[in-house]
Amino acid sequence: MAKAEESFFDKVYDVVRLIPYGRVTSYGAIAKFLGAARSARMVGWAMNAAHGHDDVPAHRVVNRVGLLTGKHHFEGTNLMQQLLESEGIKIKDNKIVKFETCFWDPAKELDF
DNA sequence: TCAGTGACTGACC
DNA sequence: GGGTCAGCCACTG
Repeated sequence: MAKAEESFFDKVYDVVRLIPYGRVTSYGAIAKFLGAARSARMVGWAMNAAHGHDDVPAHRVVNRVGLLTGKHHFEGTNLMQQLLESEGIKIKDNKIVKFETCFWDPAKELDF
């Protein structure tokens, strides 16, 4: 039902939806943006629940080194990689090429 | 209620 | 320079 405050998960989804095309971010960046940098695991856990949200591009969320740690949770073996490559992001050895260039920091881009 | 798990990160050795 | 350990919070059994 309608809640006055959004849950931690909903906040994560909101940030993930704000990720622009061809960009990626890290769990820690989202966690830090939400004020819970030490709860990066919660972001990953939220992504697990994000499967029920088609509007949440969870494939744009990777770990701090640009490694597709969550690809194993996607259907298929390289669905996550294909989705990223479809956006112009190159993947090599399950890792994002030029991750620093494609990296999108919500706390920075949103100038919070 | 307690304990285990998890798509991470930072610090320590 | 690379591997290991602990912390963090939420959900499930």
